[in-house]
Amino acid sequence: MTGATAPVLILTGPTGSGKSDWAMRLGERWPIEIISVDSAQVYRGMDIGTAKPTPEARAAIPHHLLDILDPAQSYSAGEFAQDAAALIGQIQARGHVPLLVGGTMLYLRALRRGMAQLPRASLALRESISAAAAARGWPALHAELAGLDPTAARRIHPHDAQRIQRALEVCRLTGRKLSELQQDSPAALQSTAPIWALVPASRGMLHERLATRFNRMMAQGFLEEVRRLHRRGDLNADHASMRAVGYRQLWEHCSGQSTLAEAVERGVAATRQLAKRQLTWLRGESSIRIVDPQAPGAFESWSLEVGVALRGFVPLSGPRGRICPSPNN
RNA sequence: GGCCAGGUAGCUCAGUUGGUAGAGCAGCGGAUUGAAAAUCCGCGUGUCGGUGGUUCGAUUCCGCCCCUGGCCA
Repeated sequence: MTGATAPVLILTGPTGSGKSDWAMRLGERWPIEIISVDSAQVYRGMDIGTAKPTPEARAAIPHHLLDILDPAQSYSAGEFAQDAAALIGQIQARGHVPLLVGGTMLYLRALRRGMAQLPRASLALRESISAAAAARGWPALHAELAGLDPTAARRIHPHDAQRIQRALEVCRLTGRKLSELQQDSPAALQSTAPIWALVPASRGMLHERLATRFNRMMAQGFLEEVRRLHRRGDLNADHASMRAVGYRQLWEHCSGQSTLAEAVERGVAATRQLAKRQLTWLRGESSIRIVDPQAPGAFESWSLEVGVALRGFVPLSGPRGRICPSPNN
């Protein structure tokens, strides 16, 4: 079995549930490489507020898809699925274990269930659609979409600007219906990769941890990090990067729209709301193993499950040249 | 101590010419196919400070008490 291709492991969960810690601890036992599944950690210069793994962690274990974009750029679920699939192959070819870690659920779905072959976003087209919406209102554009693609229009609420815009964009770029194109969504990840989700048993305790963590970020210089981005002058509140939780609220404060105390309070609330949406997403996913990270011995039993999943995989060598233990030891 | 203004949802407040009340935010539930830490949908969760009185009926009117803020002593 020596040299057998390692299975892909996935660890997800709401923000602040401890995914990164667990991944690092697993890295002490297996030759893993981490693929970040995080739509905010892709941006350079956004370290504190995204709780990006530290340089020390990144020196100890290879991390991928961090710092790949400038905050003025934007990423997408489709690009993620492609990038992650390519990285998985490379990591396996090195004899290492790809571990996907992160809470951007759409990215995970794109990888596991596939994405349709759709055109990329067109800035020019989006601007013209936005201009039309400003003049006539989104419900009018929704009505227009209903003429082009009734199925998509039925699924999209007349107030959901973002989805109406995308659907119109795809219809105009391809001349075909978005709902038809979406029928064909080949999965990028063929294997039925085991997927674990860290879900704290107590929502209240998660909320407490999120507040504590936000305050710690503030103490670590989160505001200064946002000020630096604000001072660049080429970023604005509409950039995807500046809509990220915490960044959006501190950006508003930097623009004089709120006091610091208000910004922090709103930032903490936005973090709670993010965690809630992530939990909603997880509830709807099938074949996910839910793990309470607070339960006694939780990490150890997860580690055992990982051992089972890696049964038959014998690493050529550890990430730093050492031989990793087999799961039976 | 006196005068004034307040005490209504977790928070900030609106309101009821007397028929047990509603907004925003927070919270909860849901959707989710190239912006997803985004975007959108649904849900009001309440001894109306306490206590007596008037009344068929008081959160609303009256008395007393408690609390908060301001002004005067």
